[in-house]
Amino acid sequence: MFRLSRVTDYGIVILAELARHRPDDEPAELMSGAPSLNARELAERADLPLPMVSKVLKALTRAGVLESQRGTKGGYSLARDPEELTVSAMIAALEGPLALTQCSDGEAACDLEATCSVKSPWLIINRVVQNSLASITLADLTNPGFAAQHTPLAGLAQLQTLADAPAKTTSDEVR
Amino acid sequence: MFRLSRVTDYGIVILAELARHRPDDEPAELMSGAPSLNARELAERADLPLPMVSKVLKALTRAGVLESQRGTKGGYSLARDPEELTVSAMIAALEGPLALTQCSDGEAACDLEATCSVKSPWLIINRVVQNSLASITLADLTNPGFAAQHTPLAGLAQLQTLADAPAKTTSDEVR
DNA sequence: TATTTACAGGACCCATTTGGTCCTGTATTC
DNA sequence: GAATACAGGACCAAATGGGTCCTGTAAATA
Ligand code: FES
Ligand code: FES
Repeated sequence: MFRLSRVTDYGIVILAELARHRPDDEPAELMSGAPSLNARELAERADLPLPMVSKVLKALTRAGVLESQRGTKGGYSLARDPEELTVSAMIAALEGPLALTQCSDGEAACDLEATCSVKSPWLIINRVVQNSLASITLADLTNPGFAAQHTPLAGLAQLQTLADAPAKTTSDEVR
Repeated sequence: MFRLSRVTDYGIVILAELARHRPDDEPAELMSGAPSLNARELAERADLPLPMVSKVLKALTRAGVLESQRGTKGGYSLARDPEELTVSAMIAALEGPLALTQCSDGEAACDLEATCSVKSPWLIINRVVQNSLASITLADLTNPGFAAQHTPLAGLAQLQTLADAPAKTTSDEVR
C-alpha cells in the first residue's frame, strides 16, 4: 500500500501539538527551560488513546527528536526548533531510515542484486524522495498559511541547497 | 517500515527488462507491432520465480501499463514508450494510488480528521513526493549513464512542469 | 524518607498485509 | 483440436502493524 504507518501519522500530529504549544520563544519560558507537556496532556489535545501516545513519545525520544523529563513535573519537549525538524527526520525517527526498496537499504541488502539492472536508479529515486521530505519542516506543518500559500514548488530553493550535500543519511539527521 | 512492496520492486525490474528488450524502434519491429516477451522469458531474464513474475505481469496489465497477447505467440509488451512511463505511474499500478497517510487518501478517509491539525500539510507532502516520483521515467532507469550523470536535481525542470498542473491523480496517469 | 508522578523498556496479542504458489478457465495459433 | 500463454482468483504461511499492559526507575515534594 505504500503508506506510512499509523504510528508515524500519530507522531506527526503529536509533534505538531508540541510545536503549537511552544509559545514562540516567550521570555518567561526561556528561563524555565523548554516548555513541555506530559503524555496525558498530549493524548487529550490530540484526542488519541494514552497508551498509544505514550508509545509514540517514547520512540520519538529514543530517536532524539524529543527530550524527556521524568518525575512529578515531567513531560516531553522538542529537542530542536520546529524550523530545524524536517518531515524526513520525523519519518526516519518512527519508520527507520528511508529505503524504498531492499536494494536501497544499507549494503548488499537486496537478494536480486546479482542479476538486477536497476539498483543505482533506485538509489537516486530514494534520494529524490528523501530530499522532498527534507524540504518541509515541523514549523511549516503548524503554520496555518502554509497550505494556502505553498505551491508544489515552494520547497525547491531549499531542496536545491539540500541536494548539494551528498544527501546526509537519515540517521545522521536524527541521532 | 515505509517500503515499497516486493511485488513493486519486481515489477520495476521486469519493466526495465522489457524496455531494454525493445530495440529502439527498429523498423522491422515497427511493422509487426510492439516487441513482446512472455512470462517465462521474462522470468528467466530477471531470474525470478515464474509464478511471481506472472502475477506481477497480470497486475501491470490490469493497470494498463502493459498490453498482453494470448495464445501461442503471446506475451507482454509496454503500452507506452519508456519515456512516458513514470516511476510514480509504475508504483501506482502496483501499490494503488499514492497516499502516505490515511488523510491524504480520497475523501474523509482519516478518522482523526475531526481534531487533526495537520491534514492539509499532508496533502502537500503527498504531492511533493508524487512529483518527485513523476520526474523519473522508465527510460531513465534503463539508461546506463543516468545514475552517473544524474545530480539529485536533474529532474527539476520536469518537476516544474508537472507541478503546474494540479498534480494529476495517480489513477489518471495509469488507467 | 515515603509517596506520588511520569517516563523507559519490553512483552504480548490480534488483525491485517505480504510474499508466494497453484488451479481452473479462456483466447490464439497452427 | 492440440498446444500455448494469459486471466482471475483461491489459498496459505510468515511477517508487520496497531494497540494494550506490566514492571522498573528517576524526579519532585511533603
Ligand atoms: S531490485 Fe534490489 S538490487 Fe535491484
Ligand atoms: S492525520 Fe489524518 S486528518 Fe490529520
